[in-house]
Amino acid sequence: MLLVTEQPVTASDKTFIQLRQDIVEGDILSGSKLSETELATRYAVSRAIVREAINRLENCHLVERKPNVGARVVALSPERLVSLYQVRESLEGMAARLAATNMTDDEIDDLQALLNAHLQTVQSGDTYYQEAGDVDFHYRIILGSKNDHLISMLIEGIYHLIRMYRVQLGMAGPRVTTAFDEHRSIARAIDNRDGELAEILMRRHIFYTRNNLEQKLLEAVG
Amino acid sequence: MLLVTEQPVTASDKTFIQLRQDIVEGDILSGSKLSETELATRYAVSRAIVREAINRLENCHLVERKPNVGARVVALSPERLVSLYQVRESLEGMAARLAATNMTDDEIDDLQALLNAHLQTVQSGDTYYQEAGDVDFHYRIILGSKNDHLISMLIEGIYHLIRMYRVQLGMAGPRVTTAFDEHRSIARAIDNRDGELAEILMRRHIFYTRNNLEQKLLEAVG
DNA sequence: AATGGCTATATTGTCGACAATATTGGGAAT
DNA sequence: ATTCCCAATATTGTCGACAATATAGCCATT
Repeated sequence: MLLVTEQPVTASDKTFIQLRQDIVEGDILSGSKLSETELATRYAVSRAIVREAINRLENCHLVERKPNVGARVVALSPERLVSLYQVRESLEGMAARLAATNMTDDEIDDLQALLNAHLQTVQSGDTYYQEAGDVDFHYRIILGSKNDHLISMLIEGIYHLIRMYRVQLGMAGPRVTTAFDEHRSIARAIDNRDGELAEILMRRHIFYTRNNLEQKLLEAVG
Repeated sequence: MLLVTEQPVTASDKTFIQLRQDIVEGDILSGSKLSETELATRYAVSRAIVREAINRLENCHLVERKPNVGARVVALSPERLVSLYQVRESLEGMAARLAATNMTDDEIDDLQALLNAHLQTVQSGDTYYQEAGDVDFHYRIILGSKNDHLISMLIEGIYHLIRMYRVQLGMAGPRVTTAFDEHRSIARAIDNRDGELAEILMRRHIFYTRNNLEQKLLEAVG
């Protein structure tokens, strides 16, 4: 169940993906400065490569760059979380609606099978499930929309920033099983080809997730 | 009433903006290949600058790049138009809803004043009005949403691709005055702080615009 | 002691050259 | 005549060096 969609070919690709992972997973702290020379030595590539990677990360909203000054990893804040999740709610809600129309029967079967696999993982108590699993569920529905611009804006645009909030704030406790049930409901609506319901359920699901993360963020920062 | 929001500071900025304009306005044909060396001589900068500009254009969805092969200007097609406008409808509908809540009274007054100015232009028969005017109306509502991620995705993301369709397909005839009336209705809903209605009207407005462009595109290409 | 300006330093922006990869064209074999 | 392979060419990818800009620290002045 691996995501093999992005295959790095150039050195810039590899550095971009590596740097992105280091930021998302907190190896490079949120809010810290990104020195081009430092990263160049760290990843053993030239500064040009690092610059290109940073430019790409800017489009993912993972870093902010100021001309002649440099780039910083974005800071995680409640305001930004709300702003991000408002957009996410709108776009993924739309994706769910479109997926109910545009996914093939086979793709829907695969989606159900995926959820069955997730159920196993949830029951086994492996909390790490949420990390790749939830993402993968949303990932498939996004692709199922079959709308190229929507897919691009979500996957290449804000996907990893969303991951960054989840990974750094953690996602455990009762929310895991609740979220799983919500996924079930969404999949059922899609299976019934009920786009309207799928959109409503997806929006609601994302809204709940936002509240959960917002609370964790307020606890963490104060 | 000029948009002075983006101030180029580096050579890369200037080249990016210039190249973007040349693509949007059709000086560089849709679908054509972008040679780095050719553009470097054309704009009298180094290849590194051109590369950075092309990378940025990729995020605007104005060019598509293949590793080790090169970049091409995107092709305009009915399918892509539909895909783009589905996303636009969702995002700008949301922007209108948020603007009804988040714009200040002064900003709303300015918006009304802008429409009055547009009315003058429409009545004087200057069809070029639609170009900057319509854009500016939408631009203000997007900013009025006060949602940073939404603003970024629309203005830096798909704004210029939308412009490209409009500029290259032209926008004249009865649609101009109809669109103006629709703008009036949206502004009125925002003035009444009726976000729900503003969203519905904005979505409808964008849907009509899409149909208009789609028809022109089918006429043009066959 | 505080502030303002200047110099030294570090960092980013830009460039031209070289390396690696794709494309094109011609020649040979079937 | 067609197809396959190989060499020649052109284009993109990568690098290190230099230029321009911002930052930090020190000294002089008040």
